[in-house]
Amino acid sequence: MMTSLILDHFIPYRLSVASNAVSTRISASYRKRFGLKVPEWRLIAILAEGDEMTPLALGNIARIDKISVSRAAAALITRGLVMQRANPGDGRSHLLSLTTDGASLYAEIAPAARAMEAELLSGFSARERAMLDRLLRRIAEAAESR
Amino acid sequence: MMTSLILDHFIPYRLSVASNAVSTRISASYRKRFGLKVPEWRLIAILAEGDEMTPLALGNIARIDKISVSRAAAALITRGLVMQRANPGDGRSHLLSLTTDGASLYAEIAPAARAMEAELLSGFSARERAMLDRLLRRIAEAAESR
DNA sequence: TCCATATAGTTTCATTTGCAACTAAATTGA
DNA sequence: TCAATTTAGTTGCAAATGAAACTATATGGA
Repeated sequence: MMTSLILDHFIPYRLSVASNAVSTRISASYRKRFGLKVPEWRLIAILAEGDEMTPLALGNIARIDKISVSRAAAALITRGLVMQRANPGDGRSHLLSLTTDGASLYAEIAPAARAMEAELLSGFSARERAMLDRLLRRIAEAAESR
Repeated sequence: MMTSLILDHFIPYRLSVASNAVSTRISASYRKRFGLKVPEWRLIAILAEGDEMTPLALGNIARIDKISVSRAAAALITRGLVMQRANPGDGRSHLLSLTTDGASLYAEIAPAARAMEAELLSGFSARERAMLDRLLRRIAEAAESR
C-alpha cells in the first residue's frame, strides 16, 4: 500500500498506529469475553497481585486518571468484583480490594491475556521483546518528563 | 514508584502508556499552536507531499476511519486549508488537496513536528530509533492480521 | 484554635468518538 | 437494460471521555 513519506517514519505516528491496532484487538477480547473495559481490567490486575489500596494509588500504578479510576471502580463494585472499606488513615478516600468473585475472574483473565500477548508476539524473539519493552518504557518516560 | 508486576511487562500496556504519553504531549502542541487535531494534521501531512486524492485513499494512508476523515476534511475545508473538486472517475467521491494556505501551514508545522520528535528521541541512538520503528511496524502488522 | 489552602474522590456537563442508518452513485449479472 | 447489490461519503444518535465544579476531609500556618 502507498504510505506517507513524512508520517511513515514519524515515531509518534508509528506508536499511535501500533497502540491502536493492539488495543483494538485486545480490548475487544476483554469486552466480549469478560465484559470488562481496559481500565477495569487494569484495576483488577493490580488489585489481584497486591494489597488493598486507594483509588489514587491504583491510578498512579495503572496510569489512569482519577475520573476513570472512579468510574471503573464503581462499575466493578456494582458487579461485585471489587469491594471497598473506609480508609482508617484518611477519611476522604477508601481502600479497594478484590472480592472472591473478582479474584476468580482474574484467575480466568490472566491466562487469556498472556495467551493474547503471546500470539501477538509470536514472531518476536526474546531479545526483541525485551528491547521493545525497554524502548517503550524509555520513550514514555521521555514524553512524561518536563 | 510502585508498579504492577503483571502489567509492568505486558506489552499491550506498555504500548498504551507510551502512546498516550507521546500523543498527549504532541497533540496538545498541534492544538495550541495550530488549532489542529491529530487526524487533521495527518491529512495535511499526506496531502502536502502527494497528489490530490479521495477521502478513502487518505484514510487508508493515514490509518483513519472514514468517519474521522470526513469530519477532519470538513473542518479543514471550513478553515480554508483544504479544497475539494469533483472526482471525474467516480461521482460518489471527490478529490481533496491543500490550498495555498494549507500548504503554508504545513510548511510551519512540519519543522515543529520534527523538532518535537527530535526532542522526544534525544536520548536514543540512531540504531535504537530504527529498531523502535521496525518493532512498532511489526507489532502493528501482527495485530492487524487475522 | 480556626481560617486558608490543598487534596481525594465524585458528579455534571460539554465534547469527542463510533456505530448504524442514510443518500447517492457505481457495479454486477440476469 | 434494469433490478439487486456494493461502495463512497455524510449524518444522527448513543456511548465514552475529559474538564471543571463540587463535596468532604485534611493540612498548614497565623
